[in-house]
Amino acid sequence: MDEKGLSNFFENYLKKDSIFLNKGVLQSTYTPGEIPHREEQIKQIANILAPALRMERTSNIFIYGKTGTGKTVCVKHTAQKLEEVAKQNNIKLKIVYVNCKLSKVADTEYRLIAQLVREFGKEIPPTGLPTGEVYQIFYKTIEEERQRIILILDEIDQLVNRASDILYNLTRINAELKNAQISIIGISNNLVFADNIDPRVKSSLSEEELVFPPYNALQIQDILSQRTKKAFRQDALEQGLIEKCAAYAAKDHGDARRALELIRVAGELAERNNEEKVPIKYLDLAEEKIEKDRITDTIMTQPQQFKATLYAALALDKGKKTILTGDIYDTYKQICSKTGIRPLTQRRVSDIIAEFDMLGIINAKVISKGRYGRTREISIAMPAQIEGKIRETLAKELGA
DNA sequence: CCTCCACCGGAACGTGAGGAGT
DNA sequence: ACTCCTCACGTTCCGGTGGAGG
Repeated sequence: MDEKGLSNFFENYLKKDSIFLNKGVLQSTYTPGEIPHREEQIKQIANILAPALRMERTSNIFIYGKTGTGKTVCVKHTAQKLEEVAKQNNIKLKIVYVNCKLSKVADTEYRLIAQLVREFGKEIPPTGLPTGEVYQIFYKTIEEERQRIILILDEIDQLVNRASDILYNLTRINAELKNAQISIIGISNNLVFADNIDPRVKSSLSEEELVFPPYNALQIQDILSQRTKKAFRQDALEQGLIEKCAAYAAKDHGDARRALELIRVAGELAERNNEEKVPIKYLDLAEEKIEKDRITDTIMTQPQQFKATLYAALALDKGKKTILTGDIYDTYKQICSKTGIRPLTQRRVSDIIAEFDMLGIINAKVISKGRYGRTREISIAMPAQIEGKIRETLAKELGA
């Protein structure tokens, strides 16, 4: 493109009507005014929380459901309304929302409590203090302010190490407080999580329990049409796109977040290709792109040792039928000596393999081969074209 | 039915980088 | 200067194990 062509391109870009009116409506950070098909859950949450307005203690709530079933959005929405009413009536009520998954922010006991204290405007160093002292500061702060607090802990299953201890301490706090009071709303994606926590913690945390079921296709359709009305220009979607997208998402565990992402990315692709409308067939492209971006992104942000391990697995995937932990470790060691990376022990590499499994980059299954031992059987869980690309990139980066 | 492989996976501990308080 | 803290990342040590082959 020559210089004139380039300015023309930008001129045209500016003049062109966007397919989108407001893309933000499709992003997961957006909180819609109305939440379809969750009236029942919202009512329940509201019922449980309402006593806070009379300065009574509210029950702790434990909420679980899979990703994209509207847990966070419902809780935030209800809490927000409650806080507004409290404010209008001069009731001291504070809602604190913490996402425990945010690494380096709230994923350990120390950091979680430190984050809470920060919500009250006090500074806590990122490390250095004993955890007990941070608790003390926290107690003192809320005691002084005579606060009622509703603490929303999103994705509590992501707390590393013993989540039990942290939750135990938090649920026990009330016994130590005279003027303040805390209620906890715990949100978890992981249904198994509930079984793994200390039964004492479990019982006090889930004084009330709520389950968010997955949305079905029709419900996702409603959500999509509600949001797309605001997000897209009128008639920007090809007939049947919403239905198709909803069907996709419903098949895939009723995840509304995924449905919204799918339709957003499809829109972006259509816009980039100067389409008038978003064609249905772009949903497939969008799905591909999302998956590809996810994989590339997670891999490229891994530390070097992880990359080396993955590269070993990818190298073996060419031609071999089954890959075992031992195979990977051998190849890994070869790669290390070739590239000058300090080799880790097999124990560690085994953990790294397990982590890639959790990230969905590879599949690892523990199998027994009888006489010939017990090991993990590993397969690569990514589309072939991407796999080739990744292998090249890793080879270049590692110098192998 | 027993054995024994090739790992699995829990636990304790070490190191070194962040930092606090005295 | 010194002791004490958290936390990421690893190592060392070791008991545990499903099932093919004897």
